[in-house]
Amino acid sequence: MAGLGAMQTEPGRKKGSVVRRCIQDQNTNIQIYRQSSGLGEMWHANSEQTHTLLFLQSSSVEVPYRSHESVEMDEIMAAMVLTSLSCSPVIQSPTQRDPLPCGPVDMECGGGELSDSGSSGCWSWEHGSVSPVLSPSVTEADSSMGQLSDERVNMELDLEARDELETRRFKNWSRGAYKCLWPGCAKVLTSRVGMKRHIRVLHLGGPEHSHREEDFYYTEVSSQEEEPMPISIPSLSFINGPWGTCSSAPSQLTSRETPPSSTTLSQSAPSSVWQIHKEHLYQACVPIEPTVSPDSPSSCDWTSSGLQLRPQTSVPRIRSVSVGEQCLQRETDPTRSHSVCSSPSRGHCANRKGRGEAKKCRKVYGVERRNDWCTACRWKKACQRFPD
DNA sequence: CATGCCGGGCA
DNA sequence: TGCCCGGCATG
Repeated sequence: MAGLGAMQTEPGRKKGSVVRRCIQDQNTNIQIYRQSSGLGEMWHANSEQTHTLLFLQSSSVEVPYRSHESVEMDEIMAAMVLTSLSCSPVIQSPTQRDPLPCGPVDMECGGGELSDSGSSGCWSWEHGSVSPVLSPSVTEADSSMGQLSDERVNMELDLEARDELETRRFKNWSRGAYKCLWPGCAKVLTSRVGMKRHIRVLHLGGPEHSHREEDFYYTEVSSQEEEPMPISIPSLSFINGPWGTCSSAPSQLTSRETPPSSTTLSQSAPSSVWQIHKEHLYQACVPIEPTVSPDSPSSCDWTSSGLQLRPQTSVPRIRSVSVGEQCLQRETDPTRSHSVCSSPSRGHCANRKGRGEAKKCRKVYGVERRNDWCTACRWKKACQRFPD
């Protein structure tokens, strides 16, 4: 699914509502839709000129829920079709998104609240804690992790491997080369301008989209040994993609309290990043970039944002980053997004952790020896020395 | 009530 | 950005 742009709304869970899923390849103008409001669906293929439309349309019978399996199946099938139809999958451009990506009720997600104040964002990350609030789609994906997840993983690995091959192919590139990080592209150009143009024209859908966004999609290939690996390739999984995170239908199957799989989080997190989470992590982390558009209330926990980092672009930004940026990037990585997008300003509500068993500085040293406390404790922040 | 720590204010 | 603290949640 690398580079497979997809935007989707929740499967038909709402009575009588028409839910649409759209997986679109911008380059080849291929769109796969599934439209359903209930029972079974059909693939609907429609092609006109350069456009190929695949529709999944269902009869309009009211069925409250559809099994996760069927939903996943559709997505997988769609992905396969797309993959086979297009050798250079591209993520759709912002302007081509489905006009009704999220239901009005998504307000609840409070996208604007993505921004975390100061270092608090990082704090909440400590100890692998995860935000309790799940974005609907993520929840769905998690809950259906069963059998299909394996297939999905395989697909991802497959594409990852392919991407790696591509990457390796250019490893011998000399200094000053710029490699396109667009999923499935891996084009290498020697001029930055050329690369930008390449990205703008080929991937972003034309010059009109050139708001410096190109920077996100290429990296400089400086030397052989330190070729930056495209981070978060798995994030391109259209299933966990940002398009599905915060902007899903309101009526959820799963409760928002469902804890995200922490294992996923810890396993996928780059070790280097986690190493930062030592005593002064809160000083190392960069707060989430609050670029959430005010009119996209969905929130969640972007879920991290990223999720919703840029509602306009459903593409996880990949870009060569500095160490400092890794933190940010991690948060913007959709695959982990569900752990980030807590809505901080929503009172203390949900993401307040229960008190852990571990003794904290306060207990260990006592108030008298406050100077011995870790910095965090002194600041009344989550203890770094004795994490839960 | 003690503790943990979020969120916000201040310099 | 570092630091501090009010105030809330939890046990």
